[in-house]
Amino acid sequence: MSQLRAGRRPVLECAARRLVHEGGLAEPQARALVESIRGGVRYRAASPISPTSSAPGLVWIVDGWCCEFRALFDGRRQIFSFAIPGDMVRVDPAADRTFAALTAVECVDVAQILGCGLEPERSALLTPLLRAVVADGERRYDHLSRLSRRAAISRTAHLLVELHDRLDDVGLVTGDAFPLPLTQEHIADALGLSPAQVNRSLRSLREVGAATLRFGRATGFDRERLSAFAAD
Amino acid sequence: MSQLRAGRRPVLECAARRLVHEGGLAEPQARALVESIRGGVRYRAASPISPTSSAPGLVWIVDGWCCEFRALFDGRRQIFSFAIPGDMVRVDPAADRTFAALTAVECVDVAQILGCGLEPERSALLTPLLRAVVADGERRYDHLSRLSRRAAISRTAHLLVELHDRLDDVGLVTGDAFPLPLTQEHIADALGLSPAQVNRSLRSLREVGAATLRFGRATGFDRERLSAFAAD
DNA sequence: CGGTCGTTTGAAGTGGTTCAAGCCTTGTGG
DNA sequence: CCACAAGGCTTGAACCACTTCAAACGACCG
Repeated sequence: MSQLRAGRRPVLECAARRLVHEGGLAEPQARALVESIRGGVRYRAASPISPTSSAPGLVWIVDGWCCEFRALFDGRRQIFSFAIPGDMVRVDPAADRTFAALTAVECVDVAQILGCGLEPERSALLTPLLRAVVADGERRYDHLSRLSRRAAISRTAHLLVELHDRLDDVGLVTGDAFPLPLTQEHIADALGLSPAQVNRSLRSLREVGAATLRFGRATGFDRERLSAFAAD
Repeated sequence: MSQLRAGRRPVLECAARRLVHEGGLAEPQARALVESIRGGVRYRAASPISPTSSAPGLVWIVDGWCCEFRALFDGRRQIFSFAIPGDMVRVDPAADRTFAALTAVECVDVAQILGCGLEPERSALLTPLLRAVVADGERRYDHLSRLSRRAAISRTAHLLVELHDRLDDVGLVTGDAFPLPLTQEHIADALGLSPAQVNRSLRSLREVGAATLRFGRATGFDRERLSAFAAD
């Protein structure tokens, strides 16, 4: 509880930062908009995220992390993407994919906000929305080339760099550290590796001082060094 | 030359079929529309496809096959998708991706057709266009789960089933056979496998009578049997 | 303070890669 | 019409990265 409250302040800045950077909104207005949509739908960790209707919808994740995955034949799953605080994602209940909360998640239905009609807020939302959808599509290509014909350590480093950069965009990187509430199994499911191999890759990266993942945080993050591993 | 002329008839039906099935156009009108856009841009095999402007554009492939890929560090490449006759694809020159012709290709800029303004044709194009873009996005997810944590033979079978079904949609499947102008290296680059392993997978599939790839055609195609391999 | 979940590590097995050689098919020029 | 070259297909043998399984450890939560 107190943890939730303590996390509130910077979290607000996450969603608001999108509006400022990509929507062209002034900071106080962005804050106000985000304040006004407070009290969106809440999900607890590990529960599936579904839109209000059965039609495809757009969800703005005000706080928390999600992952988008498909359950496979043998009980395994393929994680397609991770969503971080401030992200907007397309949720399609008809598709053979699921969004699930990795942490406690607070989100709102974008269609509802747009329907409310206040004009400056509408247009401030549309640009980030469009960018989010496009960037999301682009990341799918990156993820594809990440999975294919790359060594385990290269995949791991590449994913870490992507997450770092995205978190940096919304102000969640402080110095050489950032939150990373993923288990090694999540990373394994995203990268198509066994958890054991993810562990070994992370150990290698830790030993050369590229990054350390522990307790849901990345520390000692050396972007340049990681990029070198990712490039190979 | 005579080969091109001989291939003209069924090829026209490919593009027109899209308009009939997805655009709700009557057959003669669909034929007329496709006739009217004849003489689009032509590319020879192995040349890159680029839109007329430097902005992202939509290209309608009237005839021929393409692949969308990214060149990798070591000279290898990752193929993201194959485009078949009648497909509409988004081409973005700014993105780190290339469309290349696999065969001789004839295509038109969709924006130009839409700009011409004839209303019944406009709306007949818009629905297939929208569907193509959505379906294309969906296939990226399939491709992702195809690459990850699957045996070589499963990936191969899965790709063959996808191509079969798409070709069937545009009437290019005749009985248990269809054209497949891909080298084993193309398949390898798409599936993240070595050409040798693709060859072994294809041999296995051939030996059990699931499909035979030879001379740019698939024959003896047993969709059910292949799906069984793909599912695993 | 015990149970649960995540991490860490070793050892054995395996599926795929790599490399290299031979073959087949197709296209080209004499 | 044949000969040759080029590109793609096929296959074997050695190697290696990753998987699988199992066991121990550590952190967190009631």
